[in-house]
Amino acid sequence: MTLHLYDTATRTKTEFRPLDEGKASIYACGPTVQGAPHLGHIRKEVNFDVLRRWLEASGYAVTFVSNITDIDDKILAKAEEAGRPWWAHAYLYEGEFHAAHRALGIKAPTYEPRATGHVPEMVELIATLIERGHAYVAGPGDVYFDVRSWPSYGELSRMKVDELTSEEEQSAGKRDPRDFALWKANKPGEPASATWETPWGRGRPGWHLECSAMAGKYLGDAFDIHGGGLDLRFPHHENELAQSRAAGRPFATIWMHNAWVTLAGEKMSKSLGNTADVQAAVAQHGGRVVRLFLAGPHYRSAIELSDASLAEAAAQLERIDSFLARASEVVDRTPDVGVPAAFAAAMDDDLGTPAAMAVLFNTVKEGNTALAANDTAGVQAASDAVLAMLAILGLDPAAPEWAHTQGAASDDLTPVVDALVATLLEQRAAARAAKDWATADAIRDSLAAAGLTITDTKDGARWSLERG
RNA sequence: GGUGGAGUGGCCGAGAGGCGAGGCAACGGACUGCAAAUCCGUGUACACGGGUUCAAAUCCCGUCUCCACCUCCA
Repeated sequence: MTLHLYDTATRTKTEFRPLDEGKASIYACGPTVQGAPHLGHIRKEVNFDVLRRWLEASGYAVTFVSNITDIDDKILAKAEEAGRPWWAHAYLYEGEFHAAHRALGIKAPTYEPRATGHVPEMVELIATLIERGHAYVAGPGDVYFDVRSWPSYGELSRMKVDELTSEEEQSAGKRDPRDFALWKANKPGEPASATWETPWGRGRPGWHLECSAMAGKYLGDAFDIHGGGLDLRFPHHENELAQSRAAGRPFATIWMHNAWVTLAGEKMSKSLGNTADVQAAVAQHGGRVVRLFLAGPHYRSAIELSDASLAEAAAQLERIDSFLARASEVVDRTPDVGVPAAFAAAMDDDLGTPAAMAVLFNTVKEGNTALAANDTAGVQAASDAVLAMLAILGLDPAAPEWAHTQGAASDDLTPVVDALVATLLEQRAAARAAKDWATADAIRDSLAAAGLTITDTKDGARWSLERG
């Protein structure tokens, strides 16, 4: 079976056929850095990070581009409110997004272009569109895309131009209310530093235009996959598609869109104010738990955020990790082991992470059984397979992206706790040998009170830190 | 109004004509001094009403409810 992905444009699962054999090019719309990232933003990063990892594991050389929109109306407004220059505001939140990415083990993109660094590419694209009769200058610094000049407008979202609710769009000079800005003149009171000179006057880029220009620069006129959140499908991606094709660029072959994170059944969004902070969730549950929460469900299904759903992700990871911990006492990891065929088949079917997770859990069960039977070969196979599958999901605890979280708490202090607890465990062992259960249980209770779980095994007692 | 998505057992969450994904919880059993962990077993689930079919959670028609996009949104 080959990789099939659900294409939003055709609404079918289509076989992934890269433009260049052995290569995969992806453009995933990145954040507008106007405020702190929430879990919804990060879900997109996690979902496309898993796609990237799966493509890489499948042998593709992946070029992954994700932009930073660092100039836009909201950034100007929020920066004004915060009393700092717009560029400082943008850079501050760009940093927060990057911190959130690190906290969830997301690989850095191959290229991460900022909109402000690509004005020449945008000007070039606008010039082409004007030349071809698909854009017009409405006033000094104002350039619009002419929706009516592009008959296939609406092909991605299947919105019919005439059906669009066109309320009171009172921008002067627009030929049609549905026309969208390619370039926007700066308004009175807005900082001059947020404008760039163009043949049509000073101004700043329209949001949709940026992505087309940057995708074109880093991936060429045609590339394999364009992704983003479902809410970008219209108008953002529709407009990107229209202006790119109208400029003579074939643009993306497949369009992929991830669904929401919901809170009490509603989409998490800044405008509703029901956002969940990424770092808070990470601080409470750990980055790998949050990542599993976001990566486990299918990317096209909504995920409901709640204490219960995060706790469940924590329980799942606990089950996996406790197997790995016990297995690591018996076997060492075999490098470069592949993933089970059933897991691969699940991932090839439009990134079927739920089915893939089922394979993972079945493997954990096999591993536990092998452990109980002292079947070292079985433990080895299961452990290797589990680690390989975790690597695809970005959850391999030994991977470098998790080094920063693994460190201090567990690794460095382990010998210390070991030494401290050893005496108590010896006393308890003696009490147990004497069948003095009261004393043995008292010691265990006192350790439990300190946050340590004691487990008796045939090789003696073990301790582990309670989680969460 | 236009365009989509969804309603699955106690909970979460897949699947998409026939064989009950997986996780959590619960109950019974094995192991254990007792636990924990682990393993084995236990569920007659698919919003509602019709229909098609040998067979429907899955297809068709209708109904209800929820969510999203159509304005900035991952």
